Formats: sequence, structure tokens, C-alpha cells
Amino acid sequence: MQEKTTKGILLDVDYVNREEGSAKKSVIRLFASTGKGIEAFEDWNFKPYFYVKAQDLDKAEKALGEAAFGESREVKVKSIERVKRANAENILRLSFENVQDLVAARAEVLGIEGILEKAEHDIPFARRWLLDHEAEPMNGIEIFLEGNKAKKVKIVEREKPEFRVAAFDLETLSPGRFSDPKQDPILMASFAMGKEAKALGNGQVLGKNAKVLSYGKGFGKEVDVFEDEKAMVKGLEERIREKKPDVIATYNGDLFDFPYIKERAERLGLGFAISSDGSQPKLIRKGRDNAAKLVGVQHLDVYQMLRFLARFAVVSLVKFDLESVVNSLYSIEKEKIKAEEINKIWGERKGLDRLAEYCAEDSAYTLKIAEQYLPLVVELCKIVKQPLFEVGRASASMLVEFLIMEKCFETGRLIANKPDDAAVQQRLMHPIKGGYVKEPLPGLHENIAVLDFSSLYPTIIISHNVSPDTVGCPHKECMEKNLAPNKQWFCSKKSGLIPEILETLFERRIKLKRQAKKLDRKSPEFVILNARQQALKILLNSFYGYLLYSRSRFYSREAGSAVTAWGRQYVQWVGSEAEKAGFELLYNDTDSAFLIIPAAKERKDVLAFVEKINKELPGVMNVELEGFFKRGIFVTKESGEGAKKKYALIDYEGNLKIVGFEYVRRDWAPIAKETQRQVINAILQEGNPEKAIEIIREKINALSKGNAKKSELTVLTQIKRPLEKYESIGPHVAAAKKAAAKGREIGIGSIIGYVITRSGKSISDKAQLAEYVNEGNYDPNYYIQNQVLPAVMKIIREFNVSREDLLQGGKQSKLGAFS
DNA sequence: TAATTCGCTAGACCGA
DNA sequence: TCGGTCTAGCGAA
Repeated sequence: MQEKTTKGILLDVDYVNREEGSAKKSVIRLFASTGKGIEAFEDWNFKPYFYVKAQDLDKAEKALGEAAFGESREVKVKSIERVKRANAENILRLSFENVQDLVAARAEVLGIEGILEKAEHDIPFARRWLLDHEAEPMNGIEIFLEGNKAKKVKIVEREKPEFRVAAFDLETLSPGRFSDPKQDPILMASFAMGKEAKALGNGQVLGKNAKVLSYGKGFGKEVDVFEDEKAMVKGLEERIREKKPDVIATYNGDLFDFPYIKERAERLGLGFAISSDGSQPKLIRKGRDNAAKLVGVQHLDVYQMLRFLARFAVVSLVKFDLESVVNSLYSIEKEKIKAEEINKIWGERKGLDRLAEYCAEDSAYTLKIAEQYLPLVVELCKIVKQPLFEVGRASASMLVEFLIMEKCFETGRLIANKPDDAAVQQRLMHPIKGGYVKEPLPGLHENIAVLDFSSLYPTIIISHNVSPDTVGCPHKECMEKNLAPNKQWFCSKKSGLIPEILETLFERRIKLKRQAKKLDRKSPEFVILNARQQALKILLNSFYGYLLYSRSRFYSREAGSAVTAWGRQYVQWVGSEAEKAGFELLYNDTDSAFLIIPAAKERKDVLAFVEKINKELPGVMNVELEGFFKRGIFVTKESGEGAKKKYALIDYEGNLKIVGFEYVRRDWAPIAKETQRQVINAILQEGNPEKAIEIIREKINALSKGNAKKSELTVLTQIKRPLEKYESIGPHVAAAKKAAAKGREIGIGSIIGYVITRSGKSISDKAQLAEYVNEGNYDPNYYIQNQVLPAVMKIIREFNVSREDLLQGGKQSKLGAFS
């Protein structure tokens, strides 16, 4: 047979069942973007398998060879193989003709005499292929073909893979209720593609870079007008197929656009066949929600991606509707046309071009955000070796698990099984001790140096070889030399599974950061290197949590608590060394130390201290100077102690850093937050409490006159459970319930924006969803007493100013007594 | 099908 | 009506 090779970018792997003679055979399909669009290649040589641990290999082989599984009692093991694993004995690999046979056999295999355990039985077939071939989705691949079948694959590193990215968006009719695809038509669709988006700058009207499809009369010439909904849906399908994107971005396409268009297409007697194999989008379960999966071409739900990135603090977002996101990322006020207005425009056929512009903007911005964050997500795909579809919706635990499983494969270890529910419950009942937080000395401080351990927990794991497979080794030497303060010790002779992975990630990141430092921050090379190091950082920081995560395959209470025990020891050691060196220790939190530089010392003494500390720290552990600060303020709790996790600093350039205060919390009214920021600024910037008092009086005055705007008064709080499950009805729940009674849908995860109005008795009684509240309808007393004053009193209390001083405008004779 | 622990604070809730 | 306790949410690391 003729041999040839094809090169491309690996996008996706799945499997299909094919006939081979009379047998049903599961066959792997690889989807690669080759320049001619997305092509599929089949690998017929890879079989689904899992492992069992046997009491006696000979007997087990015989029993398994004779066994028949499934309802039909016709399912046989195709082949049995003895394999060596580094961490287990008496292991057999059972291979099957197809996935369904494997599923039937794994359900019953423990019933066979002499089979003690099963392992790696829950790894989906396509993922199994990726694992065993160490292939990297979203990276280059060379496929060696024999005829039309894939024989072998090789990774070809692409420094900067280019993807064809597209986005689409739908507008639907919602007559007095939420749109229902069983009845309500799609009114409009927009489609945006790759190159156009790159030229876009801030402030530009993005809409014109997307094409709008609709039907009926009354449109300008920018819109592709079809005969009816059916023709429009077909038109969108054709456009997508013709443009051959590698990635299709949507905003909430998992839960809205895809399910909607799929249902509509079906009802209209059409398909929406935009997958690379000509199939329809599949709605599959992914965690709590559904996800819309395409074959080959990768569906990236930008909404899901942003949720993911927000969890890792790559983006800082509070509300996730597209308008808020665009505003937060690009400082652009994007127009939102509400459902009722869409209905009206459509019905009266007036303002259709405005609606078209709105629709176009949705897909254009979706595309813009997708392209901006794609480098980071692509790097994650390459590192954890999973497709974009998976990574864009993954949790931290899944990413870590992917990496550990690969390491196991690479080093010939058997992958540990998932815990059963009883084990999960057990784990949850035994939390461990975490980081150390020192009570700060409240008040205003000057000349502060902040030191930080860089990646404290990962570097402890690496430097002390902390891992589930190195804990409590039999060596006396390790017990003496590598003993954690929690009395657990770890082997120092062979490296553990987790430290091995972390060390690789850590070194790669250091190298990338070093390279990136030499580049211009705006250059495309920098963007790629930066995305890569950020991806590594996300992963590095996720491992410690995974050790203590209750559903972890590699849970280790011993390892996890050793990490924090060492962490507490090291951070306190730095503190006491600093005191010995003549600094005053102001505060610690987990991995940081705040030092006051006394008059007799200078910056270079701090640097010398850091250098000395680093010489004494083991392995890759390292302390760095986060910065010098001119002033800082810590406050007192109601109880009189210094409050932890709340402080504000100002550097010598006048930049404020506010931590933990109401100012950074979304569940406080903007008016209270802003006043607090101004007060902190007045005190840190100018050391001027009088000015702070003026600011506060002004705000109180405006509030009591009724001059505050609704937007300054709206408090945001998340609904975290079904409304009827609340034991205690707080203001946000009360407001949500009232809104729900009016027919608003409020589900888990909704962010409630509410205002405390004048009508009602308790605070909850007075709470109403902001959109139902008229400007000016607010309870000034609440906002003064429960919002502004508590937020600012914390701070100016340190200067002996009382509530009365602020409210009555009395003299501040006590002022200054503090310092 | 969800990474961890530490910490602060509000407002409801409950019993005296 | 008061004060203590509990529920709930969010942020720091």
C-alpha cells in the first residue's frame, strides 16, 4: 500500500463504530486543520482497553478468556495481556473490539473470581488515544497514512499556530416570556470571521465587521435579507460551511444559541450541519450544565471561557452579560436592546437597522474576546493535551488530573481510581490546617517593605518532594532530613509523581519569563510567551488544591497538610529573621511578610535581607521583594483586635493598593465603596483626615437630600441556591423572590442588583431589584447608617473621629491625638 | 459533576 | 426590644 504523510493542526479526536467483516469495531477519528479545511483520518489499530489486578495471573487469564459479558452473554474480551506497572503488580490489560463491549465487561468484571480491582476503566476512548499517543491538540501534527488510514502520528511544534476563528449570534422573538424554540422564531443572525476583527481598535463600531442575516421588509442594504426564517437558517449554515472555521465562538452558545437553532432547524425541516463530519451539534452533559459539541471544528463558548478565566484571576469580572464584559474589558458602552424592545422593533418593523447593528456587535465582540484569550487557552490545550472544547470548559481539578494521568502513562504507573462516595464524604469530614495569618498592628504606618514567597506551595512541593507516593517512606534518613512540621516525612531518594510534574512546569515557566522580559510587551512574540507562562502559572497553582480535593484521584491529606505546615513554618521564620535583622514585623498572610523599615535602615538593607534569606531557603524556594510603600493602613475590628486581610498601601508613585476592604467587594453599594476609596486616598496620599471628613460629610449630605443616583445605590449579590432553599431571607433573596413573583427567572448563579427603598419595615422588606426601582426611591438612612458610615468609620476611627463628629459636623478637637 | 483554608461582616433569626 | 447566634456571601492567599 502507498504511504504518505499529511501535516496539520490537530483539532479533535473522537471515535465511531465501523463494520469489519461481521464485527463492530470502534475506530478513532482524528480531525486536523490542513489548509484545505478540516480533514478526518481514521486510526483502525487502536483498541479500547482497561486494566484489572488479579490474585493469580494464570487463573485470571483463564477465567477472563472464558468469560462472556453483557445481556446477550456474547461479549468477549478480545485480548488479554500481562503488563508491568511501576506502582502495581499482577496487572492484566483487557482489550475489546469496541467501546460498548468494554462498557459491558467493566460492569461485571469484578464478579469474576480472582479479579481484585479494575483500573483506568473510566477513561473515554478518544481521551485514551490522546493519552497513549502523547498527542497535543491545537498543536501541529504529522499523520503517516497507509491508504486512507492513519498509521502513526508525530507532534510538530508550531510556535504560533494560526486558527480560523468565527463567531455567530442569534436574536429571537420572546412574546411576553423567555424565548421558546418550540414556538418562537429566530429573527436575526450575525456572523463574524477572523481577519476583520484584528483590525479593530477601541471605540470603533464593531458591528460593521460582522454580517447580519435576516428576513422580511424594512432593512437597509447592509443586511442579507432572506425570504423567511427557514432560508435564513440555511443561509447561516451555508456561510459557516463555506468559511471553514477551525473554531466557532459563541456567547452562551452552550445553553442558548446552539440548543435554540438546533430545535428551530428541526422544526423547519432543516439541519444545522456545521460539524466537520456533516453531523448536527450534540448537546452533551458537561458538569452541571449542557454543552454544545461539534465534531472536528471546536465550539468555544466565550461565556464559559470567561467564567473559567475569572476563576483563575486572569480576568477580573463581576457580571458576565456581554455588555458588562465589553465595558469591563474595553471600557466601551455597548448598547443593550432588551427583549421587549426587540419584539417591538420586529413587530412594527421600525428600527430594524439598529437591531441589526446590535446583533452584529454581539458576534463581533464575541469574536474579539475569543481571539484575545485564545493564545492562553491554546497553550493550556497543548500543555494538558486536551482539545479546546474540553479545556474551555474544564475545572482546575480536571486540568491537574489530565497532567497527572499523562505523567502516569509516561512513567508506566497505573492511574489511581476515583474515590467512591463514602470516601469522598470521609475526606470532607477531615479538613486540614491552612496558612498562617498574623494579627496586624492597627493604625497608619510608614516606610513599608512587602516580601513574598514566589509560588510558595508549588515550591514547597518541589523542594521537599511532597507527593502521595513519597510520604512515609521506609528510610530513616528521609525521616530525619525531610520531616515536615506536621510530623510527615517524604522520601528524598526517588522523586514523587507530583513534584516531578511541578518541577517541569516550574522550570518551563522560569525560562519563559526570562525570555519574555527581553521582549517588547506589545510584540506578538511577547503575547505568546506571556500566554504560555500564564497558562503554566494557572496549572502550578492548582496542584496543592487537588491534593486536598475530595474527589481527587491522588488525594493525600498527609501531603496537603505537610505543604501548609511547611508554609506556616517558612513564613514565620522569615518574620522572625526580619525582626532579628532589625525590622519591625507588621503582618503576615500565608506567603507574605510586611516589614516596617526603621529610620536607621534603608532599602538596600531590605534587599540584603532578602538575599540572605534566599541563600538559606531549600531547593527552588524563593522570596522576592514585592515593593516599597510610603504608607499603609491597617484597621481595628469591632472587638478591638487588628483586622486581618484588610489593608491599604500607597507606593512612592502614589498608586493605591486596597485589599479586602468594602471597596473591593461587590456586595456593597458603589456610593459606600467610592467614599471609602476617597477617604483612604486622602489619608494615605496626603495624610489628611480633615479632608476625609469633608468628603464623608458631602456624601452624607447628598444622600439625605435624595440626590444619590440609583446606580450608586445598587448592591450586587449572587443567588447561590434555589430561592426556596434559603433558611435566612437576606435582602438579595427577598428582592429576588419579589422579582420571581413578577415572572422573572432567577436561577442559581444569578447576580441580583438591588436597592433599599423607602417602603417596608425590615431591610429585606425594603429591598427591590434595581430595575423595578424609580430614581430617587431609596432609604437615605440605610445608605448613611449601613453603607457609607460603616465603610469609612473603620478607617477614620484610627484617627479618633467618631460617628457623631461626622453626622453633627462638630469640632474635631481630638483629631491628631492618634499619631 | 465542584481546587484549598482563613477571615470578616451583614442581617436574619430566636429566645428572654 | 435587646443581645447572642447562625446563615450567607465574598474576598485573600
